[in-house]
Amino acid sequence: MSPRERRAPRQARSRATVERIVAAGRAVLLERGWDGVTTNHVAAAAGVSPGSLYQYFPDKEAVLDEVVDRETVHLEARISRAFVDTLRAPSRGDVVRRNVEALLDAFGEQPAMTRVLADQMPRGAGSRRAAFARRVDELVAAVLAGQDTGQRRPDVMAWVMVRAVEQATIGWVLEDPPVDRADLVDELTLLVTRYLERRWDREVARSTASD
Amino acid sequence: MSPRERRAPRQARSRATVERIVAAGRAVLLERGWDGVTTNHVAAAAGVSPGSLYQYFPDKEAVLDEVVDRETVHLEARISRAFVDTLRAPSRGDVVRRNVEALLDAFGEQPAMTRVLADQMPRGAGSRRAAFARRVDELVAAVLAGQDTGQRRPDVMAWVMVRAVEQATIGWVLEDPPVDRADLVDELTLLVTRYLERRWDREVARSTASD
DNA sequence: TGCTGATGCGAGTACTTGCTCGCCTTCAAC
DNA sequence: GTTGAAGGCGAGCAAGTACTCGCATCAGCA
Repeated sequence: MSPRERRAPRQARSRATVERIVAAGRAVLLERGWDGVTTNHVAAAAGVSPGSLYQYFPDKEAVLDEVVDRETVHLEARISRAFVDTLRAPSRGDVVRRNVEALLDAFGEQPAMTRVLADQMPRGAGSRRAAFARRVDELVAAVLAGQDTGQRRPDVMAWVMVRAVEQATIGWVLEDPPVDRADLVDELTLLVTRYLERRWDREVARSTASD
Repeated sequence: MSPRERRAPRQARSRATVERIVAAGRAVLLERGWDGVTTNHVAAAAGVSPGSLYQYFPDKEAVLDEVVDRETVHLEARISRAFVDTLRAPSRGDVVRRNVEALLDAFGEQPAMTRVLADQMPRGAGSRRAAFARRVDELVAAVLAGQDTGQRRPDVMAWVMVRAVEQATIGWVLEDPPVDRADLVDELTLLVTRYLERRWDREVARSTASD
């Protein structure tokens, strides 16, 4: 509460120090997991003394926040780029399939980071995680809103789909389950495309009439 | 590694002590979260000294394991009971819907425990979590295997569905998102029933032919 | 060159953690 | 009632934690 702010790095030397601390934070995070991160370890890995670390970060959490923020910015950019690209592509046919593949690539290339972000990072932590999820929800909802979804609410559909697909892709990367990648892509594509179909069928009729 | 085993409680008195420790472990877990659990806290909450705790549990993890085991046994019984019940019910029409509702009930009644189990408990921890997921997968896969799924593999379908539905239901309980319960039930029912439809359509054709 | 604030250091503090160990109390079998 | 084992206690240890503070060093400028 009191002295939250720390000295901002002015000289090139100290800017480099900050970078080394963040990089070391990332490395320690991947190596030892969220709970294994220690300010002393980060400082040592950065080749810096604990005191120097606290010159630029008010506490341990601030270091982790910086690391996570950089990572999620990166990840979100990548995901939304893939999303927009497939929408713009000439053949609209397998938009879903290509997005599923893009997600699997994004998570699969850095399983360790995926594990930290999806598994170890506390949900409460500044709600950085919730904020990320919300941004993805909005991205998908915006696209759905531009299309004819009949009676169904685009935001609800987006929320459901994002959670379903996210969990399946992340789970596949982290659990290495008895499902090979091609099958997973097929099934998730099926799951989503059928879910998105617009038809007035038994299920919808019953649902709007129930209770 | 060396003295893993501890004294087994022989007298009624010590059996009661063990019970109090486990109950206190559960309470502390709900109150302070996974990382907030401390052997000293558990002992204090049980009205017992730390030394007594270590008479019956080799380490802190053993206490938490016992608490989690009891909880997952309970939860799994409840889920599979609901599952089997809906299958046996006269009207097979909304089996999916009623299972979704049962899941929402199960998780929703104890949000604190749901948070601990789904969110805070490390995935690595004795892979108790993975074991639980595997049992649920098998339950669902067994039912699907008894039905005609065409070309599609029941185990893969089960894996995908379990993750999708589980994450959506748990997420709804923990995130309290801008989706009301009735809508979520509708949409998840739609998601699953459509996914389960047996038809030979474009998606399947493309998927089996791809790569 | 000499000065001054920015930078860096790392031993040290204050605290928490999991867990032990010597000692005392209670119980049950004879 | 005696006795030996089961049960229980709780101060305290060893290890580790986040973080500080007094002091040394350095970069850039006059």
